[in-house]
Amino acid sequence: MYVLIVEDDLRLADAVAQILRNNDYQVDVVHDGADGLAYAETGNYDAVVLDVMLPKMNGFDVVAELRRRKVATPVLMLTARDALGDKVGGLDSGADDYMTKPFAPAELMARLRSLTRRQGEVLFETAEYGDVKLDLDSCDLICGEKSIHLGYKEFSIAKILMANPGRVVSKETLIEKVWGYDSEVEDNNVEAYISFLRKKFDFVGSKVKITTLRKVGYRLDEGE
Amino acid sequence: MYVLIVEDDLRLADAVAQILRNNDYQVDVVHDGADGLAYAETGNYDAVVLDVMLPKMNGFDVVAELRRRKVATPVLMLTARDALGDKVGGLDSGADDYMTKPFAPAELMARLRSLTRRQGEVLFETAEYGDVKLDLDSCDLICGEKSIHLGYKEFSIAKILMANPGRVVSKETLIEKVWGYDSEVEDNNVEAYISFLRKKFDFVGSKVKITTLRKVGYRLDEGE
DNA sequence: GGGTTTTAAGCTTTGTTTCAGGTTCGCTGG
DNA sequence: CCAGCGAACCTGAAACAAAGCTTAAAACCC
Repeated sequence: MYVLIVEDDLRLADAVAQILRNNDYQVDVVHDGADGLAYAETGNYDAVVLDVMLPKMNGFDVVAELRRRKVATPVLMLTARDALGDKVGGLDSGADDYMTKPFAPAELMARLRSLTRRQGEVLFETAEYGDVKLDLDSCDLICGEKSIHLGYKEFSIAKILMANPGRVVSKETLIEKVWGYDSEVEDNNVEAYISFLRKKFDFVGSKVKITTLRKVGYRLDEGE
Repeated sequence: MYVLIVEDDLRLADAVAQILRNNDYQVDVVHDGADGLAYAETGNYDAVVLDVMLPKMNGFDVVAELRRRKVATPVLMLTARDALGDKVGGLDSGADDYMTKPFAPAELMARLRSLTRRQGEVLFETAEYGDVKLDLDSCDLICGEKSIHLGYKEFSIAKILMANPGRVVSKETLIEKVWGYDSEVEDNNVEAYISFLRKKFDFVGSKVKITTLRKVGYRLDEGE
């Protein structure tokens, strides 16, 4: 697997490269938009990690130009946390996914994996993490041959966890997103659902675990 | 930190105010756009949380007018769930970030933090000192390959020490910041935690030491 | 009536506090 | 200068408190 990193912040570029190398990717790094375009254009990469703010040519323009030249390599866009407009712009200009800085290594890997696998698949039909899939139409949890139906609440929680791969999601977040911000639901309710979910993850034989971080929240982890 | 909340839904306004107060912000609340503009215009706030739908003057107009009058206070816009147009409108009119209702307290805090934080501060959500890192999401203490989970109190203390690299932090400061200014906690409690922490620093094989300054406090030191 | 959601209760695990005995440090008076 | 003393500090064990887990049963909702 070959990945191109286009990032002018040397420290970050290095960090990202390191993460990828640790996961058996081959990595090339360049530091400005013009170089990024030139390298990516070769089509030799399985994915490109592309910062938005770059010297010489910004990320949007790089993707746009790539697409204009019929290079279909998947692009993962990096953007500053609070640059909301970037999301729209990024996806419009032809990026395949986007991620806000800061991010967890696990998230980077999850997204890259999904990018390099997804090629041509329909976006958003299923959510994936590790060895499990979530069928967003039928609300089924799938792992290999086995699958099991999830109730609506179970499903919502699973979806939120999977939308935050490798990140901690607080009980509060779950309550507010699943029940609404003015609901009277108790924490114990969430705990009950987490318990249900763990049982079902287990049932389908998944290695994915929901780990608890006391006083903080829950996080999905691939069991090695 | 001073924050102005402009929100006509009294219940929500209250909820938001409460969240912020719990996080050591000073909060003022007003309930319509005209007041919002008048208060924000003073420039006395570090951030403004601004609803879109407001009596007398809507949120967009408030921001636009603020910016026209050269008030640069960061504005976090609140908007109903899928009013997509709001997003564009909000950012166009000069808001710095926007968030859909409902939202989690944690999300509100994260966004506010990112708005009020100076540019160029830590990219990853970690604190670092010497050879150790502190994952601020998962409360893990990391050194090289090894990592260990910290309890909430341990974590808070570690964070404070690392926020004051090479400086002495008194027990009183620690008690006040970790347990609250009116707590009845004894010094020995802090000592116990310092002991726990030293053990964990040791466990991950860090060279960083917590040195004691008798009658004064504690300080982090990189072991040569 | 069957599946889903909520509630409640007892239980397990983990984090927190307290306590007691031991150690170190710095001061003081001989 | 140094022995001895007390205050400050360290740390392990135990008691305690809180957070989370699980399960069963009740309530809910087509």
